Amino acid sequence: MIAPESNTPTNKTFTITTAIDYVNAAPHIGHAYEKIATDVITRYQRLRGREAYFLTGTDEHGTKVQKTAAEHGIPPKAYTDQISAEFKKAWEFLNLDYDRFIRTTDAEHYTVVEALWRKMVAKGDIYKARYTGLYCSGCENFVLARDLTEDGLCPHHQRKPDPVEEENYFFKLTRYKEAVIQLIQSRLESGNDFILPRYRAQEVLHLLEEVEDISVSRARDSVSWGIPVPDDSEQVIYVWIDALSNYLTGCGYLQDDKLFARCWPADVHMIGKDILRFHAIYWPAMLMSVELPLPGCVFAHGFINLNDAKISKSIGNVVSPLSLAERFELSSPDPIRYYLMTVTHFGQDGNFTEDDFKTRINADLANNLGNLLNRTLNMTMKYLDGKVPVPRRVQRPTDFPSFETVLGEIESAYDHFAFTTAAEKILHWADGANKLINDSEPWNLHKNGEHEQLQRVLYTVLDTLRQVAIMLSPLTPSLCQAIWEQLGYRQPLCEFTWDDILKTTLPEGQTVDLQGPILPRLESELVGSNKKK
RNA sequence: GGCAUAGUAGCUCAGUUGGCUAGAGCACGCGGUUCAUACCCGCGGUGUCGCUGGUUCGAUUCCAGCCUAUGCCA
Repeated sequence: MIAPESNTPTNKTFTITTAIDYVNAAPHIGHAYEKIATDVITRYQRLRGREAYFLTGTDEHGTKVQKTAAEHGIPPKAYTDQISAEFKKAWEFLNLDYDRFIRTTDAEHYTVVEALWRKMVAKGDIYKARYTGLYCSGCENFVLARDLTEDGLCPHHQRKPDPVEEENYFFKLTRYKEAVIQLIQSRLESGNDFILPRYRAQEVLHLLEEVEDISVSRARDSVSWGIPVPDDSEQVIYVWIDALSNYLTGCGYLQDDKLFARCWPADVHMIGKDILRFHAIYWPAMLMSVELPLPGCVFAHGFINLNDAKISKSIGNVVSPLSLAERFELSSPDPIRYYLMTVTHFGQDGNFTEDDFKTRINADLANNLGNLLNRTLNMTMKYLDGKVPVPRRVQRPTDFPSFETVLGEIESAYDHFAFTTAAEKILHWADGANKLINDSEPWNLHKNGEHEQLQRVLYTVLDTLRQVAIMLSPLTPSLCQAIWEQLGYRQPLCEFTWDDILKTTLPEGQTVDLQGPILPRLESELVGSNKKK
């Protein structure tokens, strides 16, 4: 995977956005996956001392919402209020530290969309044309005759599309085709990729060859739930302009000039691989049309499957973050965060299974890290009266990797959104402390009165835990805060920075605060039955 | 149908420009330890590297075709 080289001066706020979720369904772990990744990146940037702006939200217009609301017998806005609130609640549980939650039904978004529309019109990029086609109400889109089944049915919904003749407004996408190709290619050549992961750029360049102007409005008769086309009450603005422009509204465009100057352009648009086309082609073209700066990159991540099946309502395997937490009696979202971010190398598809979830969380977080903290603090209590000893480290074998080297690798992993690699290296570093304990046997040092060596060993392990808590905190903030408190800190972990990893040490004499396991092992009937045999 | 990505140990996944006896974690087996969340440490085996061909002194790594999964084109 190629790094999104920072293409903006570092005094600019680091801005990262997520896709805005369509409120047709409740949030599930697939939605959560992308948001957690964005949160991890945001937290990492802040830890590195950079100001960051994290934008997320919900997409609320369109036929499906209109219909679903009608089925519930309530107005669309009342319906989207409900679902949108569910998303917020889920994100709150997941500890997502976003700065703005935008809804496409926000009043200021209407202002922005109307203004963008008028700018495009003034630029000569919007024109009206008659469109005839076959419309599939399941797809909510026009389908081509050649794509239908032999019986003339939509292959996705097995239903007959309706012939529709409509006057719509079109956006002159073709006018920006060459510029977008140029953008993608020149960025590829310079190594400052616009599309990540890099291999996806090929896909987009291929799509661009056959690009046509896009329809950007719908007749009000067919879709009433949306933003009206300025000066034409018979037409409603269709999803592209409505949804994509949330990034501008969310960054304060036309409302908060200072915020906008600081936050725009976005450094990263985090999206799923399914909507890459819109972000990599339509979006830059629209920005070119309204003459606004282009974003740093678009990162298209893969999908999370559930027990090898894709998450879908029809399969019925939708799992919400909250229900998962309930099932495993989680007191914090960190196991979910950690597992989702390390289940696969970020960018590719991953597979979530409950068995694997339990195993990995127990192995990595409970056994390896949690138990390390617990055993170390216990010894500190018993042998050192609970006080952090003199900062003197144990001499490690020469073949033991230097921490500076390891730290550099971890930074690089975070910089490249390689969360799996980052976690692996951090946990491995913690593992080294477990090994040090086993090898040096502090209980024997204590028995034999080798006090100085005992202090060295325990200090080394305690300070390793301090380092690990900082390094792992973007992934598992609550868990790391718990470690931090047990190490005896009163000042919260979030007030420390990445630089503190090397520049500071655990204060001598600080009293540790042993409170028992930071994360109980996840148990279940399945695990129990395995144990029996 | 077209474009793209993936298919490596029982499971989840690494393998940066083709080259020493293909790796990690988990699971499993044996040994050690007792400070600790039945935890930690050490040792151990397994792979037709999706299939079939091709290029090459040599391919998991390159090329072609095919199969399967996924995304887009829809």
